[in-house]
This record gives sequence, structure tokens and C-alpha cells, in this order.
Amino acid sequence: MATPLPRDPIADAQRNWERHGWGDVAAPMAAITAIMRTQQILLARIEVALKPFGLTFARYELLALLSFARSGSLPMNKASALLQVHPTSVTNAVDRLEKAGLVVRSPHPTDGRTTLIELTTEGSTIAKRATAVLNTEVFSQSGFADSDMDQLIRILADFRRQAGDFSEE
Amino acid sequence: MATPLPRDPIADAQRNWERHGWGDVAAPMAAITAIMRTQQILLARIEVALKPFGLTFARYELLALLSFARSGSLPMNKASALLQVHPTSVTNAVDRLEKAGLVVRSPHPTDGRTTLIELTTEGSTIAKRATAVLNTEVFSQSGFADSDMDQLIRILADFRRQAGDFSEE
DNA sequence: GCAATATACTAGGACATCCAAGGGTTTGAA
DNA sequence: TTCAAACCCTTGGATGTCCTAGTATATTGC
Repeated sequence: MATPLPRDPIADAQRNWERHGWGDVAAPMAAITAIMRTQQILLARIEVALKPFGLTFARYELLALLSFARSGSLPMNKASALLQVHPTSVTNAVDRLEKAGLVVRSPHPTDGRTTLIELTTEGSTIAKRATAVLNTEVFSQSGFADSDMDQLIRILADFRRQAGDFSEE
Repeated sequence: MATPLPRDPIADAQRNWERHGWGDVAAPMAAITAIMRTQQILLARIEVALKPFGLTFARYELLALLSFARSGSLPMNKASALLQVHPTSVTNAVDRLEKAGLVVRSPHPTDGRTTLIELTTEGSTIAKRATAVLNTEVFSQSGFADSDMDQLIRILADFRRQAGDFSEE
């Protein structure tokens, strides 16, 4: 897993697809496979950067979301929608963050079904520090060429809109 | 998770980053976050398509890899390297595929440390059928514009090369 | 006003990924 | 030749994701 392969395995797969008469879907297959691999690489880098804080990316995302919320708190279902993960994943993340003292659950003032997640002081501090580290250690050296960035962001936004993530023009 | 959000949450995050004075890394942050979300969407589609075969994407990838191998068999460490996943993940996938009768483990003829994975007849059949379904149900409707495809593949290949996945020019 | 439906969260289970550690096999250097 | 280092695979543990089902609270419709 550490040694570079002599050739791009995804380009090889694309050639295999073409060789088997699936030329019409070889390119999307390659694009999708490349997305998978790219995600895996990026996630690994992020996890390394967050490890010193005892955070995973899932937990960090929740902390970051809370730190941008006006009131510093959010209903769990809102967090689930914004992070676009299953509600049980939020439950899981909140369990661990709460155990670590970074967030607290509190009842919603008017809706008895809803639970609010709130940043603690320490959670707020950790969120700030983790963000600083991610910015300098991961995002600032993403490995994407500056000249490709806007294009990449647009292509992925088009994809996500088409997939029903959001409706904005 | 089903209802589209009124606005793109990643674009919002990008604006948050800029507003906090992290404008220099706002774009890569957005690109990376978008990769994560895109991967999640695509993986979900693939898993749905593979479910009727009792396969997951991880297992399918292994089957597909084997079906393209000349001899129909591969050493586990080779599969790990080509799929670019941890050896234990291969062990896990082979365990389940073997239990399902789609592959068999066999000892390497000359190296006692190595285990070969081999497709069974049924494994070969399932691999073919699953590939056909993925091609028609997922890859042929990827949601990426044809005009973006080459660009996307190139950007991701540049990234993966830079990340040390392969050394090919 | 009350029953039926919808919504919010959580518990339990299936899978996948990685890491750390352990046991067997090869390789290579003294 | 011998023994340490390198390599291969597996086991066990921690996390994350999703799904299904169950409990509790709100909302709706008759």
C-alpha cells in the first residue's frame, strides 16, 4: 500500500472495460472508481491530522457545523440533514463527542421529540484548533492544481445537484 | 436525507471559511468535502445495484479484479496492492466471498506464505452479471456530463499520481 | 377530542476500513 | 549454516455507515 504501482490501476481497468466492449461506460466507470480512491486518500490524510485531537472526520464535521451555527446549537435532525448522513450516524457521533466532553445534549424547548446538540467551551476550543490544523496540514496542500480547483468544484456541484442534494440554481 | 436542501451546504461552508479569513483554503476545503459527498452518493447507488447479487462494492471489486486476471487467480497481497486497500480488508472480503462460494483460497505453489484467491465457476458468472448491471444501472447514468468526464478523470489521475498511487507518466 | 399518521431519536445488527499484534515462511547476511 | 529481518496472512479491537425496528412526542383528520 506504500509503494507506488508502476501503472495507474484505474486506467488499466478502463482499458479492460473497453477491451470487453463496454467502451460506452468505460469513462464513467473510471471516473467513479477514481472518486472512490481519491476520497480514501483524502480521508486518510484528514484522520491523521485530527488524531492528536482525538477526533475523527465524522466528529470534526459535527463540531465544525455547530461552531458555525448562530446559537452554537443545532437539533440532531438538522445536523443529519446538513451533514447528509443517516440519523443514527449523528447519534453515534454525538455519543462519543458527549463522552469526550465536547458537546452536550439538551432538550428542545418546545418540541419534546427533538434533542439539541450544544458545543461546550472545550468543544469550541478543540473545533477551532482542529480547523487550524486541517487548514494548514490538509487543505492548503490538497494536491489539486489551483488551475483545476474551480472546474472540479463545479463538476462535483453539478453532480450533487443532479443527485438531489440541493435545488439551488 | 431524501428532501433536497434549499442551498448547497458545501457552498455555504466555503462561504463560512472565507468569512473567517481562511479564503486561501476555502476552495480546496470545498473540493475535498464535495469529493466526500460524491463518493457517498455513488457508493450508495452501487450498493443498491449489487444487493440482488448479495455483493457489496468491496467484494465486487475483488471479483472483477479476479475476472480480469489471466489465470483467474491472484495472490492476496497482489489484490491488496491493486485494490489499494489494507490486507485485512482483503482477508475480510475473501472470507465472505468464500463462504458464498464465489472464490476459493489455495496455497501458492512455491511460496508458503502466500495464498491465492481463485474464482469459482459461480463466482465468474456472478461477476459477469453484476458487471452488466453496474454498467447499465450506474455507470451509464453517472450524472457527470460527458463534456466533463475527461477533465474529471484527468484531475483525479493527477491527484492520485501526486499522492503516490502510481508513478506512470 | 381521539385515533391514525408523521416525526425524532436510539438500540441492535451487518459490513467495511484501519491498526496492532501474532504465528508461519523466506530471504539474506554473518 | 544459522539466525535475524522481511514478508504474508489472520485475529481482535475500534470506528463509521446504513438499515430495521421500537419508543416517545406532535400533528392531522374525522
